[in-house]
Amino acid sequence: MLDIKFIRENTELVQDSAQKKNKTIDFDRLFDLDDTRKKLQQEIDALRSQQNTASGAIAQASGTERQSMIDEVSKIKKEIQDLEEQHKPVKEEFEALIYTIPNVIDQTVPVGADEDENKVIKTWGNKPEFDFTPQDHMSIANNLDLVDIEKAAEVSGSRFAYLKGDLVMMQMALMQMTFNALTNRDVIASIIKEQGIDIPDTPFVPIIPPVMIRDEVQTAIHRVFGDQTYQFKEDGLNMVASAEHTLAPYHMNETIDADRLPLRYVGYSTAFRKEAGTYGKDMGGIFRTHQFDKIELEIFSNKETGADEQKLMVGIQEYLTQQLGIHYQLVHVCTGDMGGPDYNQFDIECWLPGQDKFRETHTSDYMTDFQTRGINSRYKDENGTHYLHTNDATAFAIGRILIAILENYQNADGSVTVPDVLQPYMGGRQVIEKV
RNA sequence: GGAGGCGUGGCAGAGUGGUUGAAUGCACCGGUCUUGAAAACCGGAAUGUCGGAAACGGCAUCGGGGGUUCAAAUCCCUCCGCCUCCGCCA
Repeated sequence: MLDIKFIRENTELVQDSAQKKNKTIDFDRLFDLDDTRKKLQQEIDALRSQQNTASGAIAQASGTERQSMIDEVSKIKKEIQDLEEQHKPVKEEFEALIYTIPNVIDQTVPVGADEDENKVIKTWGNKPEFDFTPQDHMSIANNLDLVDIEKAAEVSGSRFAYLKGDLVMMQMALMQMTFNALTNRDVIASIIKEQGIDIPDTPFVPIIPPVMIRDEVQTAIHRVFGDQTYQFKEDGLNMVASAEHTLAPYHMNETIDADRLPLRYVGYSTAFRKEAGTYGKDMGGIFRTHQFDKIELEIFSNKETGADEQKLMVGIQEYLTQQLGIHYQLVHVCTGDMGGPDYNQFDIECWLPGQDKFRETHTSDYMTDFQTRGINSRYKDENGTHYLHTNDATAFAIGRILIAILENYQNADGSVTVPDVLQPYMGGRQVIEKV
């Protein structure tokens, strides 16, 4: 959430950002609630002050005088209770409303209504040339017996899959390759250099986070997607839709010394999404499933380096995708397509020959201190205490990158060449062939 | 799943209903002493929030939430976490 003081001092900016993100906010109502909330709180505090003073005096008194003093304080107590009853709903409405206000945006963000207005800012590599008609990932996978959708549908329903055989080995290889790279200081240092930025070369700490998250925490980090989330209502728990959901609150209620920053994590977890409202969209194969595995990056930094940390994130995404040799475009996400908590967002879209299109495989979100205000994650430097800035980014959404590999590395005979960089992690295997 | 114990400031650790926002020690910051350092001695220092230009003041905070009471770190309920034992289990 944004700071109410910031909203008051920069109302136009906040309003403008919200509008560009296609959100309408009732600022008058917000300020009204804030005024009322504060006024009631001040009255309550004043009465409490009286009550505390009076109670202190009672300790010294005795006899009938004592009893009359107690009666007096009881009256104050009743007044406080009345005010608190008025205060509670005001506070609740205020908090609900302030949580709906999206983050402000970086000046460079392209303004646009929806994803069609995202801006391609870079293209890497070339479309692979085929002397045959390239197949989509499901045809390839079926032929090589790498995915079983039918059985998954029988067992679990639509939008689930069994991954099998060498595709499983390839997932593990991707994980190995990614974790090895991101825990290597030299790799981080070279990406930082490549990006032309000046931040520490701190390697990423591998993490396997929980895949369930409590209601309150999910709300606090702005990751409530309503009917997109699998919920266990009676337990107050939710399945995460990304490792980011449980990585972002990893430092909740902590104040970290600035010299420990940045804190960089690479997490691996399964993600769960209901995909409500996407009926008929991307139905074939494993492009859009209820359950998929993902390697996710999360960085906690100070305010000054937050934007550069995002450059590092994007640099890592490019590095990893380039390692696989897959043609991609880097996209600056426009206001209408970016997330509410985002200050700046970039996507990477990989070329999928089977679909003859670029499709989103990575995203990188810079949230400034929007998330950490709710979970109270702070850092302390010589100027005082501030909320941490967070960046999260996809290292690999495994399902989608497997698709990209299958489609880009397919051969005329239906086999798939294993990208060089993965071969050492697959026992030196060079080709996935029909058995 | 059953039985019991515990959760206090950066750390350790007092405190079981009334000047306790919290003793004491360590660590930390400033000063005295010293050529310098150490030691010793003196002093300072929690966080959030509201009001205030500031000085300062109010309120809240002893795992979280709720309750009893004029008054709660202290009593009660509940949730969370940690520890010990039993059971079950990958």
